[in-house]
Order: sequence, then structure tokens, then C-alpha cells
Amino acid sequence: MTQGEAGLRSTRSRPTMREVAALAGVAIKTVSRVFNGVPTVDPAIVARVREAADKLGYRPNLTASSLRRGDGRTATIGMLVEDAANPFSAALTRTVENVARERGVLVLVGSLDENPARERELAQALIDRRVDGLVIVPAGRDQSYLISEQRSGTRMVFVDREAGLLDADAVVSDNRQGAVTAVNHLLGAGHRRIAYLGDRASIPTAAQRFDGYRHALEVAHVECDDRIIRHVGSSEEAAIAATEQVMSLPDPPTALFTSQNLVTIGALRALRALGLQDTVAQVGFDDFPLADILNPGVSVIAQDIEQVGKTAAEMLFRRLDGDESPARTITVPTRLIERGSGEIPAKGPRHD
Amino acid sequence: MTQGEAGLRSTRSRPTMREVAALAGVAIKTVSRVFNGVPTVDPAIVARVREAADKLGYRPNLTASSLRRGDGRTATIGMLVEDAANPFSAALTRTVENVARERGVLVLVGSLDENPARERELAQALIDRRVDGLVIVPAGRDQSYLISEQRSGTRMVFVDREAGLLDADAVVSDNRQGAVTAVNHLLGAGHRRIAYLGDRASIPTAAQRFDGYRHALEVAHVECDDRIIRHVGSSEEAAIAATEQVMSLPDPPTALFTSQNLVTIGALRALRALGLQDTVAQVGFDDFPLADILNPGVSVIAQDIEQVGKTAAEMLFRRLDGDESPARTITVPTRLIERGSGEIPAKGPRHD
DNA sequence: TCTCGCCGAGTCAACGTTGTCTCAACGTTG
DNA sequence: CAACGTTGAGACAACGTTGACTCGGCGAGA
Repeated sequence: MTQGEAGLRSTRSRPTMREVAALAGVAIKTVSRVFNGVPTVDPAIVARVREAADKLGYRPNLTASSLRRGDGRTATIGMLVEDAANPFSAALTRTVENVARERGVLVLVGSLDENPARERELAQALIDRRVDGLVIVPAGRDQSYLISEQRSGTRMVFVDREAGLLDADAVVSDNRQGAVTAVNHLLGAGHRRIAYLGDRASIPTAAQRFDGYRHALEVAHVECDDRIIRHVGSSEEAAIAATEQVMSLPDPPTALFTSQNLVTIGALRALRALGLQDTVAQVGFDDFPLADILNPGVSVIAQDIEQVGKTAAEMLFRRLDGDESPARTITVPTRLIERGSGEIPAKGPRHD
Repeated sequence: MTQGEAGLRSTRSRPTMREVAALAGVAIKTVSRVFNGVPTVDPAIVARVREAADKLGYRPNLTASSLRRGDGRTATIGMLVEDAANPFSAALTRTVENVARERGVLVLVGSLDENPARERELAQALIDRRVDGLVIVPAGRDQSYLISEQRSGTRMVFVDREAGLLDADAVVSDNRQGAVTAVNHLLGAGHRRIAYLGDRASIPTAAQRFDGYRHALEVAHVECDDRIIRHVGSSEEAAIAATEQVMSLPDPPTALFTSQNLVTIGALRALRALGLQDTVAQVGFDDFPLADILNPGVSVIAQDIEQVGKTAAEMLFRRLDGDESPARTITVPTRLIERGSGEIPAKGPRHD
């Protein structure tokens, strides 16, 4: 490899304030003042410095700056979600990014895949980079490992689920009430045999939704039958299998409440495969794209993801602006979207 | 506010190596050695340092470390996508994150919303934070503003579209060939009147897909009729309107090639509204969730997003590992997925 | 005319870490 | 036993920037 060629494309190290200062014939500090917009600099000198900086292609080093400056802010926050590729996480990330952008703050993202060990690793990695704050959709149930970081001044807001063993802000959807609404809606259409298909009960949001399901049935004096209750995890395949099983019972349900996105989709695939999509009612928790274009449209309890994300981000920035009030949890309401599948009436003889 | 209360929750500033060293009774440099895994440290001292660090809740400051260390690496890369919330960008982000994670590298994301000014601002913001490299889905057509950064050693890979006025690596899908395949597939089902609905022609990928459309028709000696060619932009509403218009022509198309995600969805909504979903054939560019569950299923040309993202990330890291070979563009093939809508035969008298 | 205060710019040290150098202690070898 | 290499750890400076302080010059008021 020729020296010349290497020289051409090689790393001519990035110019620093020192070089800009030398070219402009001023002190380094003056360059610093110019780039920080300090008003007590002679306009002629400002122009000279700017010109020198442009000529050299100078860009300030925020890394060095944040190390030196008093507040130590990096203008960067960390965001830990379940999976950057899933629609819920993606929408959440985008709303947080929007709020951050207004303040010149960038977002570092990490996917946890429901893995508590990964949550810890990535949270540490973010802290090692001295992010100003964290927005976390926790994978584990114990965030006590963050106590010392919290005490060291790292602000954090939890989303979708509250933090465990840690006193911190959180923004959550009203899972329980959403489930109650869903089940009441099905009860209102005359259904008395309503199956529950949802994520593992160990996941807090799933537990809350299941709780709402049970509560609504209880209030309506409808028996809760364990044979049509399945905590299947969050996979379409498992949901398909579970749906086939409950539908092949001697006394199958006339309606389904599917409490998680992939479970909803799995169930509706299974109903279609069985030709039951116009017979068995279904309400899902979480909206999804094209739910309205299916036939019938899929009725869902929709979370207000934008509201959740925006609220969380604003909360975080309030903390960063010095809000020291006690930690609190904000609950964002859900809303029922009627599209057809949830309005299929119970057929056959009424059981009441 | 009482002093005591404020004291309890207030920022006790983060411990540094100095404090760990003091507590462990060693020099700062020794703490540094321990955390960098330098092998020539007495195991007893290692233990003492680790203990002191744990007691204080010490976490290394990567910001300071990257400032001081020779290579200046921050173990962070930047990723600029169209919109973190859309499925394409989200999937891309996730695959890049996966490759980065293996190397202990974190990803900063930014959404450009097809806005070239934003692209520039965000690229600068990333560079100011001294990211090791950039993965960019460019919004503008001119990336020459990055030449000086490239020369300063910031590595960059472009995705989905090549960089303009800049010599840089890129990973793109084979848009032209994908379009050719789509149109040939429709021709194969007997269609001779095939409409094109796509994004604005000023977007390079859209232009390539349109080019493929035209080329395939030309090869088949089928006339290209401007009245059934619409560059509508990327909105469902516009696609719906355009679909309604072309279908209400005296000589409407018997098949649609929709060359962008939202256009595909808009068109299929419109066909459904007109009751034509089983009559008019449709092939879309870009797969989307639930395309298989609709009736008929939607046939698409699917991009291999994982392959694109993975290739781009690996390319970037090869560059970071010192690869100085000339910049190149890697083209990833697309594939046709037959689900029904694209296999609807042309009815009525054959025109040939 | 002298002093006071202010304005504009510079000097110096420090943020938390690591590269380079130095040095003491120890074991080996001819 | 002296010369030597090796091993383990500390001293010092520096990365690029900014906070605290300093200082010269100039206009205003006594």
C-alpha cells in the first residue's frame, strides 16, 4: 500500500479549538466563547473565529465539553424498550425522540427482549456513557440495582410497567380498566362464555389485564372457567394452538378477549382457519395496523401510545429541569375501538 | 423545603477513580488498570479495588475514557432513519442494534421525516458527540457536507439509497429488478393494462422502481399509458384518491403495481371500498404485517430488511476495524411473495 | 488629573481517564 | 556477589473543553 494513497484517505485528525484559535489569532478561550454564544465578544472577532472554524471544518467536541462543564450534561438520554422493531416500542421511541429533539437531546436505544439481565447490562452501558436520563420499559421486576444511580443524579422514568423495588416515576396505560371495558363490551353483546387468552401472568401488564377480566365477570355474576383461560406467552403460534384448543371444547366460548397483540393476531388467524371469524366475537388489547381492513374489522382496546411516550418524556425533562417532587405514577386511559369483531352477538339460546 | 430532605434525595455526585483509589489505598492508575483488565495487577489488589468500587457504586466514565484514550472511540454509532416508528426503519434499527451489541456498541437514533435539513442537523449532532460511525438512510440527495467528516475519520454507510456527491459505502435493495419481477408476474397472469402507483419520482428508490415498471412493459411490448401512472407521494389518502381515479377511467387497469408501502395499503383500501379486491390484481413493493391474512392475501415484492441492516452494520464495523478498500455499493435481492392478490387472472377477452 | 468600574480578551487549572515513563523489589545467572 | 531482567505499581502529563480568575485599556465622574 502506497504511503501517498493512504495519506490521502487517512485520518487527518479532527481539528480542535486550539487549531481554530491559532488560525484566527485568538486565545482558545475566545473560540470557546464564540461557540457558546457568549455576548461579550467583539463581532469582528466572532466573524474571524467562525471563518477559521469553517475553513478547518471544526466541530465542537461535546464529549470533552460535557466532561468539563459544571452540570456534566451530555444532551443524550437512554431509552430501553422491549424490541425496537415492534410497533409499540417503535411508536414509543419516536414520541420520546420528538420531545427530546425540541431540546437538542439525542436518544440512545436498546432492546431488552424481556430479558432482565440485558436490562441491567444496557442500563449500565447507558450510565457509563453518562446519559442525562433514562426512559425504561422494564423487562425485570427488580430495578433496585438503579438505586445508587438514582442517588447519583441520573433521572429515570418507567413506561408501561412500574419499577420494582425502586421509587421512581412511571407512566402506564390503564390495563385493568381497559380489560374491564373489553369484557363489559362482550357481555353487553350477550356473551356469557368469554375466553381469556393472554401473555404469561408473570408479566405485570398481563396480570393487570387478567385481573380486569376476572373482575368484570365477577361483577356480572358470570362464572370464571379455568378451561377457557390461557396464559400462553407472546407468540402467535402458541395463541393459535390455544385458540384451537378452547374452540374444540365441548362447550366452547362464544367470545374471546385476547390481551396482547401477538395473541390477538394468533387468535384471529385461528378463528379464520376454523371459519369462525363471523361467529365468535373477539376484542383484543392493543391496536395494530390494518385491524380495520380485515373482515370483520378487529375491535380493540387501544393504548394511547403517543400520550404515554410524550408524558414520560416530559416528566423526565421536568426532572432534569430540577423538579424534586415525590415520584408518581401517571395512568393514561385506554379506549375501545369498535370495528365489528367485538360486536358479534352471542347466538343460540341465552344462558341466563 | 427542609435541608435534610433535600440532602437525602439530592445529587451526591458520582464517585470517580480517585475516590475508589483512596478507599482501596492504591494509585488511580491501578484502578484504571483493574477496570481495563490489565493482567499485571496483583489479584489481591484487584479484589480490593473491586470491593471499593462496589461499595461506592463506582461506574467508569466512558466519556472521559474516550476523550483520553488513543483511538478516541466512544463505542457508540449513530443511525438516521426516515421515521423510527415505521416498520421498515424499526426493523432496520433493530438489526443494526443487534450487530452493534455484539461489540458493546450502542446506537443513537434520529428520525429525518424525509427532511434534508434535519438530516444535516442530526448528522452534525451525532458527529458532535463523536460517534464512531454512522448508518444513514438519507433524506436529501446531497451528502457532500459529510466529506470533511469522512476525512476526519468518521465512518459511514448509507442504506436504502446511495449517498449523493459523496464517495461512501451503501447497501440497497434491488428496486429495479424487484419492480421488473412484480410487473412480469402480472403480465404472466395475462394482464396488459397495469397501473403504476408510487411515491414521488424525486425519491431515488421510487424512481428505480418506476424504471423497472417501464422496462418490464417495454420488453413485453406493452404500451405505457400515462393516464394509469401516478406518482402520488407516500400517503394512504393520496393513494386512495389515485386508485379511485384510475379505476373510474373508461378503460381502467386490470392490475395495479403499487411501489410503496402506504400506497399499497391505500390502494387495497380503495379496491375494497369499490368491491374490486377479487377482480383487480395487485402486487405491492414492500411487505407489511398481516398482508397474508387479508382476503385475498396481498402479493408483494419483499425487501430483505434484516439482510440489508446486517450487511450495512457489518460493513461499518469492518471499516472501523481498519478496512480501507474503495467504497462500494452492495445490492440485496428482493423476493416475490405470492399470496393471492397478484395471481388474480386478467378476465374478459385477452388483448393479445 | 486621578480613580473607579466595566468591557473584552487572556491565563491557568481542572473535569475523569489513560499512555508513557519511572522506580522499587525480587529472583536469576555466570 | 554483582549485573540483569522481570514484575507490579506510582508519578506525571495530556485528551478538548470550560469555570474562575486576571489584566490591560478606556470612558466617566469627582
